[in-house]
Amino acid sequence: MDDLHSRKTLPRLDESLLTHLPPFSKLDKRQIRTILDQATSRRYDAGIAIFEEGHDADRFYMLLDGYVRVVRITPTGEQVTALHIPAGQLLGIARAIGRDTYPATAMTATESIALSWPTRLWDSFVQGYDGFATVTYKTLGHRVGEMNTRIVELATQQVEQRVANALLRLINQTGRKVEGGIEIDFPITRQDLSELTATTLHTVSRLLSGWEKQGIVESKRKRIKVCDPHALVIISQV
Amino acid sequence: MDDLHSRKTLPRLDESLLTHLPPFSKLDKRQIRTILDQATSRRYDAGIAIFEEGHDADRFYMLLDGYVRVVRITPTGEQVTALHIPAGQLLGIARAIGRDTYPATAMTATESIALSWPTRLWDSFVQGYDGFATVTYKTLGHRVGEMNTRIVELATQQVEQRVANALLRLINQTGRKVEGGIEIDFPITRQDLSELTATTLHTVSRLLSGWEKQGIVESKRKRIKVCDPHALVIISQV
DNA sequence: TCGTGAGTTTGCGCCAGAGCAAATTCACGA
DNA sequence: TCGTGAATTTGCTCTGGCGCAAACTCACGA
Repeated sequence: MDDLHSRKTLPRLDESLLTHLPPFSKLDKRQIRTILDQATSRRYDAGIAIFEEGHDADRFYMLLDGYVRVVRITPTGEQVTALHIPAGQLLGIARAIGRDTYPATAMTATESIALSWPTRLWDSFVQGYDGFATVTYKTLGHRVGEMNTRIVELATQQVEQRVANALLRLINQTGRKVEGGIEIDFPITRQDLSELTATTLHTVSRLLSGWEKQGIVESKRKRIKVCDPHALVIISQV
Repeated sequence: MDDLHSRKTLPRLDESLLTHLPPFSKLDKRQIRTILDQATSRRYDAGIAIFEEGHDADRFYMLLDGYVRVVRITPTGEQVTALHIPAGQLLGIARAIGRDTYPATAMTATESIALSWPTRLWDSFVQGYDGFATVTYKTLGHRVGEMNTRIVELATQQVEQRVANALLRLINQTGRKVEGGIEIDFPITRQDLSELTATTLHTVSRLLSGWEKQGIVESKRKRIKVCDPHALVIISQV
């Protein structure tokens, strides 16, 4: 078992880990091999910070499994979730936008597994591997788009619409079809959802209760199943 | 006089236009010359869209003079200002983040002048000119940071704090020292400020009135002078 | 099996700030 | 110089959703 502070290079990472992931999918076997040999693999428990805001951006990551929230912590200690990152995406790529510290903290939402590389290799990845730059800048573009959307939502929408939107986004990103609906396939508390929508856990709880009575969602502890996504779409647009 | 739709290449753009601007400052005279010869120069009246959200990102821009707001327009027609861009910065660099349409609309806040180039030249700029990529990605990083900050502000601060912050940011970016304080050196309405802080013009007006009574600001139509920045800092932190 | 604490639900009161309405002031062009 | 419309100010009302408090419920470990 890994303990929290161990970080070990596994004897031999399987090449199939990367071959189907967009930033690497164009590369040949030898290149993948080199990349894997330089990588460090680590498992993270749920609720652990992979890296923290303000720290030296000394590594960049590829999330292989799990789910990560990118959060900022205000001077008064409140957490605000800026975005969610699913498995298969790059993470901590501060270097791509010319920063040498991480602009936010990355917390695991579930147990997760990530590869990482020292940031000094970044330039060689960008220059040496065909398609790598293109794909990472597309990722970046996608995230900028998401942040933009979040700003507009916060600026113009009511709490009810924001929560509905957040749920829709979550089931799109990580929904798992189960009987009777689509479930968010990692544990998520009312608190988490409130940090994602800039409201309080009380208000989220009230909204979910209301929706449950209308048959739109079903929820247990840390589990939310959306039964009627269309109804949420209606709500989210008012 | 240019009319709104003319876009003319001036006979000879002066090289000093670019030599002191970061993305170009490392280049030699010949390179600058080439870049200028490929550029189109245009003047924009205040309140004009330089490019619009969703349109083909067919050109990228360098703002030489003036001031631009990057805004998004919601389905219901409200405008939300995502960020402000001062003279000397690149604009419309969707291509840098792998997008082929503009993710937002750029509106002039004052009369402005910008150079622009066809997007198909982007890659050659990035690859051909030393330091260009680094600087533009730094710009991008800066903007991502600003957006992050804005998300946190919207999520956690009261209206009064947001307006105070917005004013502070504006005088930092474009403040002009005048007797008795620092003035924002372009015309800005209460409405503009409300779109920047996600509130209503009425609330902004009330806040400014209050601050004026306390001697913190002075304001005429479309003009705001901050007399006591420190007081605003206090307010912004509550 | 039974605590125990984390997560959730619900009620109640309150207030920041939006919405609406109207008066007022200023800048600019004729 | 005056008229006109845009920008601003201000008063009043109303409400979404926050803060506080308390009860409840489940999952897990001893």
